[in-house]
Amino acid sequence: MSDQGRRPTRLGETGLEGFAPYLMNRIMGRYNAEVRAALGQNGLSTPKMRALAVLSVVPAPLIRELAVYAVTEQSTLSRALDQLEAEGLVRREADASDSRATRIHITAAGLAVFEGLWPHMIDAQDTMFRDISDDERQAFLGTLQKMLRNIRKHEF
Amino acid sequence: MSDQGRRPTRLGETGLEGFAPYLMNRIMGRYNAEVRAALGQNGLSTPKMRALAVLSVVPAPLIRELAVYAVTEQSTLSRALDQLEAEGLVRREADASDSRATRIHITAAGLAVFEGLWPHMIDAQDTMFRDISDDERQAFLGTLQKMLRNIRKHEF
DNA sequence: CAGAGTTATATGCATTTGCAAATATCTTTT
DNA sequence: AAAAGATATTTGCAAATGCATATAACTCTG
Repeated sequence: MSDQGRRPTRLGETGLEGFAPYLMNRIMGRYNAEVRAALGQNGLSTPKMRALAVLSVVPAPLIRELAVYAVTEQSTLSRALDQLEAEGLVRREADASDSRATRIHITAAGLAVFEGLWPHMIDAQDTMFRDISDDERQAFLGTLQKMLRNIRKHEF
Repeated sequence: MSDQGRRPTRLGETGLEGFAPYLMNRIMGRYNAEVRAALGQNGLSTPKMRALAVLSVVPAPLIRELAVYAVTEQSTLSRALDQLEAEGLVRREADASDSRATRIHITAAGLAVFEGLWPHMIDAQDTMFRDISDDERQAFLGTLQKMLRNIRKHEF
């Protein structure tokens, strides 16, 4: 049993630091800022970086899929892709069976840019987890995965 | 020991779902969207809501402090406060000992608005944690608190 | 198979954002 | 105690954002 019969907590009772979404926003705020600092040089923005990151792992998604994976509004992503394409980092390619749809392919150059970025993301992550044991970290990750399943509205 | 001697993971090895910052961004994306949906009515924006949330718990912070707590750029916050003040939800008050500084006070009306919002935040949180045990949830929160200490650049 | 509804992407436009600079006030140094 | 440097906040402005809509193509229903 979890919450049964408990009255809703007031924010004041636990304080900000007892409210998980607050902590997560706060932590991600710093993580994203950290990564963004590494982006500036390459002329990348957060949406562009996120698109590249997903594309380095997910092959040829539709734009709407990419938008979900990359946690980016579709219209924002559309424009980010314009730029990435102009820079030769991705390629738009018409879907074979649905001519409304476009699949996005990352280019070798795009992959190279992402690989230059990845170490910064790892660093930022390692900073977050500094002095947290592998076991605790693993458990944390497990909970995150359950949470994603809970909130997810798509099959991916 | 944690990572000693392990070579840096490539994103492809674990996939997106093995990378904690990705999961956290994805989850918070949904949580924030959920909350934002509840805001629309009241003419609130995310920064305005965050300011109110913090102010409901932290008494009379400086603007720069509020910006950190609320995970909002200072210039964005400055303008959010303009609006909140115009709507009578907060009050700017000159700091007693430093006349550059301004302290923000939430008004009764501001508090009332926040209390109307809070249930939605609780709901969104409960959705995230659906079917996660109290113990696991507690452990998760503990890890988040450690992480905040790791990445924090201020004393709060 | 025509028409109604749906889905994929792009775009127009008003608003919001964030950076950098401006302003005002401290604080430290010499 | 004046100058140089820091700090708190606001604001100008170009760029990014998100909503609603446009366009095009698909799917289903009768």
